[in-house]
Amino acid sequence: MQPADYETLTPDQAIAYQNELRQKIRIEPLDKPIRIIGGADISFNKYSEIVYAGIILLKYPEMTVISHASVVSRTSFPYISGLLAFREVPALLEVWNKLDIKPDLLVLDGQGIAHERRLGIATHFGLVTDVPTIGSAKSRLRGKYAEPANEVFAQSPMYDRDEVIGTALRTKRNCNPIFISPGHRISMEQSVEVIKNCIRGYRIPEPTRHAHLLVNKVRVDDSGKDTQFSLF
DNA sequence: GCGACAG
DNA sequence: ATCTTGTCGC
Repeated sequence: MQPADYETLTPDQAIAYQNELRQKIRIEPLDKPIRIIGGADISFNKYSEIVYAGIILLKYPEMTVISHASVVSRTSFPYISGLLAFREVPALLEVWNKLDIKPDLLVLDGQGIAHERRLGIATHFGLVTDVPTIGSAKSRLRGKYAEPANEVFAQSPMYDRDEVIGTALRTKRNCNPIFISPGHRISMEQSVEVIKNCIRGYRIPEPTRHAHLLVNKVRVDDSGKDTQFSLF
């Protein structure tokens, strides 16, 4: 199955594919140090099949932006909770292939293994590219957890039955926690450690925060390209 | 049956 | 996610 063919899948087939991919997930320590970390995100206009995907590259742990890439693509796969990867991975893969340099690790906006079948978008993308990934979500999809104390970096494990699938991490005082989970080829502990090193005063870690700003700018610029002519 | 439900 | 201004709180 190729990402380019995802749009031909029915929800049931997508779920069957996730159960297949599930066997290949590797939650283990990183095999090399991180020099460059990437952040990926997608943006789109409501009701449109056009999607703007982007990836930002930053030096780690300095968090200084090195470069970025973006692409305008399209998808017909709808947003279905639990099947987000089938809608966003194809476009993200296009940007990934445009990258002149590949990061040592990629942070995605969404879950890693904190998913009903352990196949959040970060895990899915990591498996497809064979690159270490971390899922950093703004809200919970799966797992029970105790509210972390109102202190920066207070954390609390997320449980699915008796299994720890993620960590609720408070990255800023008086702000809701974010939900971290390893995607592929990294451990739970390292995932949290890396994200903590990516916090610079905002609730969202730098990789994903910059990626979000990037794709939004690309979308707004592209959406207004028709109007610019009438201005002359 | 009812509530939950990444982006 | 996106649509959108002001506004309450630290």
